[in-house]
Amino acid sequence: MNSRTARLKSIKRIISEYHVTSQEQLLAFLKKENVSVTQATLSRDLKLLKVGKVSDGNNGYYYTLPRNRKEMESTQQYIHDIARGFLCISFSGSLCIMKTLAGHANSVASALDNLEMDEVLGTIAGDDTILVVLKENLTSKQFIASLKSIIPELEIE
Amino acid sequence: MNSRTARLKSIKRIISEYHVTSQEQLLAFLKKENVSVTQATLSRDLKLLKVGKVSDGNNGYYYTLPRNRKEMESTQQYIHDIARGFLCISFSGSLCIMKTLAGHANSVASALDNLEMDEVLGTIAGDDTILVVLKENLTSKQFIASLKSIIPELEIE
DNA sequence: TCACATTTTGTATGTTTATTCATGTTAAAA
DNA sequence: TTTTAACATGAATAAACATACAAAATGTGA
Repeated sequence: MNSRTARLKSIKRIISEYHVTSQEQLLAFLKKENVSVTQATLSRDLKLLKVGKVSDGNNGYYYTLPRNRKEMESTQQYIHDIARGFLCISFSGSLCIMKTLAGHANSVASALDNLEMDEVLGTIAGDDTILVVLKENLTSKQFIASLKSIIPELEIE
Repeated sequence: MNSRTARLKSIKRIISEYHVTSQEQLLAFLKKENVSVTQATLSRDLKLLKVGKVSDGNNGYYYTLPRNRKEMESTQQYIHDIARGFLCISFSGSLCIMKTLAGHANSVASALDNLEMDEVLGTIAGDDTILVVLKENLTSKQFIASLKSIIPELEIE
């Protein structure tokens, strides 16, 4: 194992074990384990590991590892499938109709299912049309906002 | 509604709707809605809203709202309950024994249940002792690391 | 209304994180 | 082996974000 790989491993462990709040602090932890790098490298490492920084619910922030890679990658895949097939969307109460490219309804609907959005109760797909049943009282605006936040490249309206 | 409250609302909406990657970008979004503030204020607003910054799974980072406040606060409560009662921990295979202050076993165990850690299959509490059944193949080290990452103030070993 | 406290904000500046650029290192190709 | 390309790193620096402090805005009790 080369030094970079070892360092990345250490970083993961340290981040999962402590509430690390800055790269400087992480640097200190690594130093204690005789790993010596500069802040610049840590910045690159954290990006590589896709480490995020979230609130401790109190007044500070700490680094977090992303949900595991598999899960992440498949999410990306679903998003891609939806963006690929999606054409337009319309609503009637809690029912939502999505039109897709011919033959894409199934892939889009199944991707939508797999995303397990709270807002979606279920889907039925034809060939180029999907019926999405939404949670009661959810407005079309809210659902569109959620979709957009997950799939920024979606062009709605 | 005063201007600050309105602004916070706008920020939440914008962040949930777009992949905002910097305060400068957020500033631009707000400007389009005729909300005029400085970066300094946004920094404070984001901290107030406990907004985090996470990987887009690709190569960038964007702001995210925290899980809803209720959930967050109750999590903090559980953590507090555990830290309050916890004394020490020991292991035998996938079984873990936690000793707590007299009478605290129940509150600690129920808090532990409520945290819904993947690692924990179930708990049984007496008066000052809890039996925690862990997922198979989980090492005591791993479990302790998880606990510490959730409850940094815990002093183990 | 005034006087006073509290909150919110901008400016200036400090701190933290990301990037550029030069250099070293490793791995593959010839 | 030498050459070349890709990658990894540190130093310096730029960009992004946070904060101290003063001023402005807002609230509160008389």
